[in-house]
Amino acid sequence: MEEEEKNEANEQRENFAVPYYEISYDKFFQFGLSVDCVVFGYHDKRLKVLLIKRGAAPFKGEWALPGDLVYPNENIDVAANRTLRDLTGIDNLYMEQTKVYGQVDRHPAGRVITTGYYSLIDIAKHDPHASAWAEGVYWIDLAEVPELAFDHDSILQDAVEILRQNVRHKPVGFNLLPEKFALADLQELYEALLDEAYDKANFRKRILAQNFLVDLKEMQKNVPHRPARLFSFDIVRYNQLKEKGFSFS
Amino acid sequence: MEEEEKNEANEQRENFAVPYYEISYDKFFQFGLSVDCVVFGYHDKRLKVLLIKRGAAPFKGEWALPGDLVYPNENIDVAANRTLRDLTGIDNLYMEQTKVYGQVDRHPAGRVITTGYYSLIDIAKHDPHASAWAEGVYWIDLAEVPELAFDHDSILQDAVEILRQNVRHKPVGFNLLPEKFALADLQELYEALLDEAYDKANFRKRILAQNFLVDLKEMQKNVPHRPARLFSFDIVRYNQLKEKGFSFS
DNA sequence: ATAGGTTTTAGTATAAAAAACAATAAGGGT
DNA sequence: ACCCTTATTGTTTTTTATACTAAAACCTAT
Repeated sequence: MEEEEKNEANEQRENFAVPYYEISYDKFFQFGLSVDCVVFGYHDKRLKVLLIKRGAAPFKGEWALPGDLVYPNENIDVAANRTLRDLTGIDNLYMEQTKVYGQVDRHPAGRVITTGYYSLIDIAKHDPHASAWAEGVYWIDLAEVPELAFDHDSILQDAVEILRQNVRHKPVGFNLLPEKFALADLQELYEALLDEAYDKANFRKRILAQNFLVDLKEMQKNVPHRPARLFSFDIVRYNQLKEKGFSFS
Repeated sequence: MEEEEKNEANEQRENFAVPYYEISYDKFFQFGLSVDCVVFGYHDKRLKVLLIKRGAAPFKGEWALPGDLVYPNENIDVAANRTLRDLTGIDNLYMEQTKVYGQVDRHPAGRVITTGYYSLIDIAKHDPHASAWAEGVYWIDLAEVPELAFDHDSILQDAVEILRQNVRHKPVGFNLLPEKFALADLQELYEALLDEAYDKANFRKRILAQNFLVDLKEMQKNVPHRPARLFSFDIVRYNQLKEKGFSFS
């Protein structure tokens, strides 16, 4: 008796002419999936984050991270990329997953789990424009971020922590700084990110020792003091270090 | 005319007596969600990982990571915990998210996205037993892992990388080593994890300087050489360092 | 055209940390 | 009692990080 029941169950599992979820797993396919993007920018020695004012319910009119539902036939990183392309016009922006947020009650409209992404862009280079689901989109100083919709507060906070963690072990700046920059620019970025001050001469030595900068043999122009040498990133070495990691500070 | 249509759309979005997904977002709620766990163990100076032989289709009979579908009313980390409790009998095992895997075609039965978790346990302490969905469960030497079902190969690989990354910046060993251990044991663990050899005397100094070990004032017994001092982890300091991070190697 | 202000850049001296190595200690085994 | 093995402490050497000094290079104002 018991044996027969067991066999039946096994047979059912093996019978794959019909996908197994149609037999008994229907209820498991009711999740919604979204992506939420934390886009960091850097301007005027301040770290900024791209926020939208929601143009649709739920949380209409409130501040939130840009994000969108993933289509059933869409890869998740494609969805993240699409979300940011709609917002910034930039394709193939560098993005990295942060965490998954899967609390049952995190979305008022049903069971939606979301994946956080973070991204770094040069504010000067791109002017984001509101897209379908947003009333407006703004660069907000990280220190002045208001309360956000959903669980976006913690998504943002986690992203900030991960970014800060990364700064200490990987090169940073490629997407945040203009093509050509002086060492002082890079140092100011590091100081903004880590909220610490460094000795100028020693910062220079530490960074140059890592070898991910290319000396452009060019100088700043029209500065009221000795012009600084300009550098750009050696993208090969930069990505190497991103893999391998190092220790800064 | 156009204006009217727009208003209608807005009204519909605002009309929240009925959740908006019932109006138009049905198709977005068709995702399955699962968790997959990479459980590392340590025995005999080798790093091991817990694998199952699948007892149910798809991929029946093949090797895979232990994992399960998340219930619609279940928090995602609860699901990860449940999966491992079923397998190991241990509740509240330390677990950490690795990444989300959201490729459209990663699961043959439909759109299932999965979240990777990794976990560390002391093999000697627990004897895992096969649960409902597994024919068997085994500790496999990391160097001898066979090809895995689904995209579990990359889930495992990512977890290994994240673990190795973590070793360099956070204390490791609490869940992997027995209650009392000698410094040489900890060193062997580090060497197994990072596949590098360290000087004994200097390893000792580096680790003790971090202050996360408690000297138990006890010695090894019945070893055919000078007995080593036994230590345990100072869990408060250990967790502090896990937050703060440090730099090893 | 020259002196002063400002920041960059090279360099050097000092301190701290890491690595290499040597020596001694403490068990068991024979 | 002596040998073998590993633990532990200590010392030396090397490397790396930090603090500080001074010269260089541009602009501006006199």
